Amino acid sequence: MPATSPDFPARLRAAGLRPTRQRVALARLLFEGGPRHVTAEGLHVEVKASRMPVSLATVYNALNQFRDAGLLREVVVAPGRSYFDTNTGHHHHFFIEPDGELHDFPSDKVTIAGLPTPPKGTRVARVDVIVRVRR
Amino acid sequence: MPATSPDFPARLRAAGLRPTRQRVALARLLFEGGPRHVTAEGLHVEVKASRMPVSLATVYNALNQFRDAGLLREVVVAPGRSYFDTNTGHHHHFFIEPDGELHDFPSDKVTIAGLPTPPKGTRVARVDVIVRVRR
DNA sequence: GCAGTGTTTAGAATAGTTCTAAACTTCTTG
DNA sequence: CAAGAAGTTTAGAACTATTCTAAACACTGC
Repeated sequence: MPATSPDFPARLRAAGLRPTRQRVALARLLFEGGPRHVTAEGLHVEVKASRMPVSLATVYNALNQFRDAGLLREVVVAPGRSYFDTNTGHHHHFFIEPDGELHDFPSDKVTIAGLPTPPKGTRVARVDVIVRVRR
Repeated sequence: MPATSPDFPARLRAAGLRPTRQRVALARLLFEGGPRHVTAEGLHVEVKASRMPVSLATVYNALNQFRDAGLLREVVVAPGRSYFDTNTGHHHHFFIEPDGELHDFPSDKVTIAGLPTPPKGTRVARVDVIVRVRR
């Protein structure tokens, strides 16, 4: 039983987005089932194979809109490789360098102490921790 | 007085790179003076204006080689924006979101506790902390 | 159902980076 | 210090990831 309602049209509407068929199809792929990390290309391949194909431009648009609406979080791990993470809660990442795999880990056990105060006139938006590992 | 010798040909040779005029010119821009963060484009603009212009392809080649040789460290903060950092010691970054500015901060005061053990068969290569701040 | 506005689409455009192959340096050896 | 071998540079083409364009289409409110 998912923590959040599987009524995707309602969830999109709540986020201020019209529940078009394309967005609903993408939301289903993204949020049905466990948390995931996707790239635009990867999601496009998936949705192309589905009953409701969606153009690549729309996949990009939707991912950007979902991120802006707080439904997704963008994680940049390598140049020219942007992942979207359906887990928007506080957590950090393992990045497995050779294969480009990304794994979440919860941040509740992790404490970061001794961070300097941010530059004048700025406030902290987020702290990203990426643990890069190799085989 | 720089901590490391300003004899760039020697430093390049020590890193296993032929000290060509182009690489020496780039090394001078990068390592003479304080630590810096550059993008390929930015460094290309700089070196084009110098006495020893260098093509963009060579700037890319040199940055990649310098990074592979451990002379530079690559920092990925935003999709399609790769910075090279002349500071290769242990430290982390502030990223000022609106203007894309990057600032170092030393890691000696920072402690990260409670990191989970890495996935089986892997070892930690590096832990990156990026503190994203907004105005 | 019918506007009216927002969305989707294919394809072109753009940005950043890497590739190619010919010309040119640098290094080694005699 | 000349000659050859090997590594490097270059302009431009190619490539990858992403965004833009403008015409067709679909969701919403009346």
